[in-house]
Amino acid sequence: MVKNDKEEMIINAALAVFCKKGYANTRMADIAREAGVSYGLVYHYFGSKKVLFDIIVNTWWSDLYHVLEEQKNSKAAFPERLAYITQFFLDAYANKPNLTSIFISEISRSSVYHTSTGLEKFRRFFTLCEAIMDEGQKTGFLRDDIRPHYLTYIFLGAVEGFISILVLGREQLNDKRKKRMIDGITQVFLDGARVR
Amino acid sequence: MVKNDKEEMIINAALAVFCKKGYANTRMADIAREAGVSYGLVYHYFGSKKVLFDIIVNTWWSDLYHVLEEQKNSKAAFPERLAYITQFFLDAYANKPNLTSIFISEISRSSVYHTSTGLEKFRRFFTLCEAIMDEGQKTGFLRDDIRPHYLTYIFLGAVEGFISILVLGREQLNDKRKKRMIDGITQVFLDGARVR
Amino acid sequence: MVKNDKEEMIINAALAVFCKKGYANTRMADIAREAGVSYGLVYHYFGSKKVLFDIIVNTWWSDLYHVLEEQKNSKAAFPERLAYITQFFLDAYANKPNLTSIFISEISRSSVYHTSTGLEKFRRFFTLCEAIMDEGQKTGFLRDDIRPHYLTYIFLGAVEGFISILVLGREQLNDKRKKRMIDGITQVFLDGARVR
Amino acid sequence: MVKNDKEEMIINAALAVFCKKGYANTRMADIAREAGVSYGLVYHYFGSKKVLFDIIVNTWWSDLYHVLEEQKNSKAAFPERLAYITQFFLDAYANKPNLTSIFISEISRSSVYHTSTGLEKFRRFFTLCEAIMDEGQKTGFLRDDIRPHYLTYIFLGAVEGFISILVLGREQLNDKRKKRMIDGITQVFLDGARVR
DNA sequence: AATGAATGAGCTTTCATTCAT
DNA sequence: CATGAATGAAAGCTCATTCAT
Repeated sequence: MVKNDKEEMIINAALAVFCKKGYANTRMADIAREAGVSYGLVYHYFGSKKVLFDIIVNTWWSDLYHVLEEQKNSKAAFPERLAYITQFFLDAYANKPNLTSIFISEISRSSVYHTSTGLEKFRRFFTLCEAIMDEGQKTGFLRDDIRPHYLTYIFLGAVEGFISILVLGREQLNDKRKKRMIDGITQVFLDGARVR
Repeated sequence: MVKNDKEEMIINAALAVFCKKGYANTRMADIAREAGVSYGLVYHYFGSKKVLFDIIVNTWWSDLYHVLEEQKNSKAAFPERLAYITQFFLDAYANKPNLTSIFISEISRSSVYHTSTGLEKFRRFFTLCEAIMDEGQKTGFLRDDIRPHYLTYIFLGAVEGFISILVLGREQLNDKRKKRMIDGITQVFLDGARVR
Repeated sequence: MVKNDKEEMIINAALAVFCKKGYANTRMADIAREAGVSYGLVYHYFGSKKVLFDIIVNTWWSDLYHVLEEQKNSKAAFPERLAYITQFFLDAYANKPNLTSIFISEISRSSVYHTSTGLEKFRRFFTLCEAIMDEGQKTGFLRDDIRPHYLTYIFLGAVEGFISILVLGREQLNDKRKKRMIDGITQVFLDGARVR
Repeated sequence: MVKNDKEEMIINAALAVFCKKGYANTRMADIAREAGVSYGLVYHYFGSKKVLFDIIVNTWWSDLYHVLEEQKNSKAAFPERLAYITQFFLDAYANKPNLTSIFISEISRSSVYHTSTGLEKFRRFFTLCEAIMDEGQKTGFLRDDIRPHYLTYIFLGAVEGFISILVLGREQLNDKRKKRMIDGITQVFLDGARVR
């Protein structure tokens, strides 16, 4: 996992350019220029535009899986587990805004990305979340008149939709805002937006 | 607004191809072939790939604005208004699956699309929704410890996330399922997923 | 088989450039310039450099097969049949020097061309010749203390080697020289170079 | 002429790769990998791909010239001298199959575009052979109704064509087969394939 | 209105070669 | 001697767009 200087510079440059222009409009020359290296070096290390992009994409997925696996096996109370998943996305946005932006704009919705392997990544992601929702219902914490399937989509949709707005507005996050957002999302999901 | 035969065939072909391949991977030749016309004719009527795409995109936005304006001025009870917005997306998916799919995968998240004009469309969309949420808080229906801003993003994110799953799975909708989905989304948003 | 103007101009240009520079050193831009058409038109008609080359190659093979099949079924005396095969190559050189040159320098010996399909072309060619030699032995015309296999290679090698010299020297052929060459090759093959 | 270990390994690797892929499709990296050295070292010793190839080519030519000079000045009977030339090629194929294959597929015919120096090599080769044929005619051994020029091309063409088949089929040679081939070629060239 | 031949800028990719270590 | 990271010119190919018919 340790990369040499140039390799890392190229990855970071690629993150910036993919984020700014999107995959289709990114030129390998842009990445090379942004990284301050020659044209050929990008190919020397990464072989092709697709490979470079996939490496970036896989970084995202492996981070995400790591967090979800952790929460799946967590003994924490249910609301904390949801909060933790939400926090993952907000932290990702705070720490790796480019990567998060690429996820939002290039991975999560791209019809192009939805090859069989791409779909597989998603399935694994949804399945992990659904398992958590399922457990929430089985332990009597979540209402069971709505399919766990649907609950998952509502929750993940809300989180992802929320993040996408942050990305769109290039908004800055501090810890206070982050906390307020996490609370807002989990509270609305668990207790609703209606006044009691 | 009345189009002649060929013009409409091209629009429909474009919808199908953009939906299947995404904007960047769509060739003008694909659209012409799908429409059964020469590709000179596509240029004759639409001038460029971008114009053709924008026409499609504008169809989406104008449909959406129409519904939202209607609900903004509606005298209906608040939950019904949310349900109606949700229903718009589900109806769009049922009646114009290609267009909805293009919205999900090419418009709503595409960093490329987010030029100043593209952003403007979104702002108008969010602002309309936010006005509804704002009214919900002011009339004491919605809790006011969460910013209307956030409520909007959570609600729209949930709806859009939900639809994107339908698109991804190319799921069929009948009226019963549609109703269950609308109820699920609005109930979770309003009353939460937690057992009382 | 009827080609339009530009298509034929491109084929002829390709023949000239492949002949002059060889496949590997031919640039598609060279062909386009030689044909006096734009870059893209070569691709419009032929799709790729390889396809363009293969079309040319196939012209050669189909001409050759045509002649050999004819001679295989011929009732002519054996020497005439050999002379006819020899004549094919000399006529090819006289009428289509570029094509013949490409055969000599790019097809007949190219390790690159010898893929399974390329090899197949050769096998068919050799097999047809061998059948003629075989018949020559069976009818008592040719000595049978040398395998028909070997006779074929010696004969074809001599013919091909001879042609390759013509190509190398860009020599001009008139009917008189052509006849002398045909006689020389067939006489040496049949009666030997030794004084009796 | 004495080479160190690595130098020789590189030459052998180059022989193998040029033989397998042809000059144009050979990558310096392929040669380095095959030799088990870095590709900087290939440049350290040989300077360029062209130089490396030329060294290999020159090995071939100098071996060949050596044999031909020997036979030119030989006092042996004419048939033995032809047999010896034929044997040179068959021995070369048996002992250095890669080098022979490179001659057949990369040197002997691609010289069409190969510079004046490449053509020069051939001229010298043909001239040497022609001198032998010329002497054969002058001493009354060979018929003189065919130009020595033509006789040379027929003989060399037959030999080279024969070898090229061996290369194509990657055929194994033992001493018995070798002798049968030499006899076949020289006998047909001298006495013809026709039954007397 | 309708066609599709024709264009060429622009892209990804390759690979011989250089050079700092 | 030996390495392999680094370079960039040059090639094949794509495809939106134009335009004569």
